[in-house]
Amino acid sequence: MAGGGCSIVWFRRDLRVEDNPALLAGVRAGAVVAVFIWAPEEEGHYNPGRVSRWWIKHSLAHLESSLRSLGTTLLTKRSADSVATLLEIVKSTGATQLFFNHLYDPMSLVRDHRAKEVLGAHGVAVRSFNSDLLYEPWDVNDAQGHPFTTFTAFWERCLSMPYDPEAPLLPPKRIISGDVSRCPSDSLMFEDESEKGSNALLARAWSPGWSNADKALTTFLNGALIEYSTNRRKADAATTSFLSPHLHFGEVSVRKVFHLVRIKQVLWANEGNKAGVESVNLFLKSIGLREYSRYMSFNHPYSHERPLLGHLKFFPWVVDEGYFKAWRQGRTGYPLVDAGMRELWATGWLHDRIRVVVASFFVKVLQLPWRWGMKYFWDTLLDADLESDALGWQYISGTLPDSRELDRIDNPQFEGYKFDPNGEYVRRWLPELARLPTEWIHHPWNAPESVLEAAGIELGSNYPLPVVGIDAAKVRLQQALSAMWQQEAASRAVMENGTEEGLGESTESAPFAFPQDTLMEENHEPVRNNPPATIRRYEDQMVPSITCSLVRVEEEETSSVRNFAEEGRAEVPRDIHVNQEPTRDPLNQEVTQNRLGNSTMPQFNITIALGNAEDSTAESSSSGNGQRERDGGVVPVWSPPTSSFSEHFVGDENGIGTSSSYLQSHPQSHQIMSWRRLSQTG
DNA sequence: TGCAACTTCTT
DNA sequence: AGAAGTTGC
Repeated sequence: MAGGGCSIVWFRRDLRVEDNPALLAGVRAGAVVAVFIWAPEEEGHYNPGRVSRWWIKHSLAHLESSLRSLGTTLLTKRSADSVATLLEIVKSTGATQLFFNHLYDPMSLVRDHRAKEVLGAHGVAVRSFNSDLLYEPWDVNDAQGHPFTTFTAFWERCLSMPYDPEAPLLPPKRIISGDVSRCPSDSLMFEDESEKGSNALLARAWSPGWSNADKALTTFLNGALIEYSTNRRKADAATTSFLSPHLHFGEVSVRKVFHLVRIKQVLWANEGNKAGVESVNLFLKSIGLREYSRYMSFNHPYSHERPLLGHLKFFPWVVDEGYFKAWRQGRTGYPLVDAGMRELWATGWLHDRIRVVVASFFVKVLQLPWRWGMKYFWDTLLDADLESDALGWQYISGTLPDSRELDRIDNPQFEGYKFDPNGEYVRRWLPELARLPTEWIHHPWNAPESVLEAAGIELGSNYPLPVVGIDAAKVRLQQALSAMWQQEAASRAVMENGTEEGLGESTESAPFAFPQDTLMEENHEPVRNNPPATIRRYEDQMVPSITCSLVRVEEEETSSVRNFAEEGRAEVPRDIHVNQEPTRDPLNQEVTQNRLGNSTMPQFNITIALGNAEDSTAESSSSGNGQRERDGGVVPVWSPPTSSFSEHFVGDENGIGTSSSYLQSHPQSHQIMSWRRLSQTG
């Protein structure tokens, strides 16, 4: 009623009408212009991959029809600059207010902050809301008011907050449409011709859209949830929630999930169903990991690009695109790893356990830079989620205070018998091994010649020998770690002399570095919280303060990325698409192979019949139990900025109290980048 | 019940 | 690796 102009409701990753505070605020204020802006270039490296775009396309169509039935439409815009586009919409519709829901990835933090500044300067009232989390990151702190640095402590705090998460909001009954007659929609392209064939198969297994998300939730609540704790360890088990892509795009609100799950928990607790209660706790923990990924992203906005534990930047990653390709194609010679990678390639999906297996193999055995793996997950996963992926890869890579042990290698052979004891999973995805007896299915290289022959397997020919032996990997890992500590100590010595800024020199000594690391850091100079004295609507999003212009960041970023590539330095390979079928590019194999890796890469025989991606997808989706999934939202991974990173190495007392024995044996490494003074933590 | 061998899990 | 829980005698 204030002002009379209509409001813009800016949809992003909250593609639902239920429990959507921004939408409801718009409806309360009067006429609404609902907007979706497609600006993938804003995301830099992390613009959505093929399967993600497929999902968005269908989810938007779904949202649009819901909005129509409520009385309005969805305005869609193609843009290279969301904020500029918002401003245009303001001008052509006469809107006086803008509402949106919070996001926590670094790009969004910067962009949304700018939106508030720019539109505010044009007299638009901007308000933003929490619709993605149980609790806002800045509301969850330890007794001293500092952010937590371990998941367990964080999650315990969340579960014992003095107030419950907000109850879910009902959808509006009716929406009065703003006047968009002078503001035409752009038609958005989410797939090109070459992608349509592969995309068509996704529809057999998945139904994007908020009401389908709702159905998936109900199905899970009434079905698999109760056995979640007992079934979750099988690679094949279709006992996960299948909610993660829905949650990623905000088709269902995590608060609704939380409340409904807790109702079940109370019910089962009253019945004395111990397993049911335990299942709920485990499932909620996976929701908690999703929360934590946003928490980390907010507190450490660079965690998708750099390790949170400083010493890891000295780890000598093996920069070998041949290894990388073998991993992507599922041709490492380790059946469990290969089966997982081929499933990912074919379906955009992977059980949580298998994600951990393939990621751990990537980091510990191949010792490839974790950001490559993360980028590949980003490009190929249907539920690709930057915050979760960053948290997961950092966890696997040992770069968080509560990570897995850095120096322990998980043996895919043993994990194979653990997660796939009968070899069914391997046989489904590796047809060339289908006739191998279970006894050898997870370590064919040990099988007697006669057995291999009977199974029609010729190692090194139609199935590869291990690309790296586990023992060799262990040795190489130890060497890498000593090298890392040496470098770290050297860098520390230099810094203590105060002769150099830590950052410039450390980047130099890291064999794998991303150009935008330095740029982002220098340009954003984020400060953790707004001054507490500032009067701020309670629901407003806090952002790391951004002091430099985003435009400059973008320019420098892209140009420097280009230079980097031209120099042939290591960076995340771009343009990885799922629909490049593995057998198609052996021709390129030698070409793209990195100079370092030639001698160690076994020759792959190109004649192997993999069955193409489309066939395997079709097979899996039609075969009843072919669907597998990961739980609700849960690929773990990383975080946002608090201060300039060059500060993070000063001071010796800011060690993180830690539960990691690995860190305890290297106390000098306890500083976490960007957690300055954490007196005590778990 | 006592105790050791065995397993499962670690964000 | 180490803790915590489970099984088996």
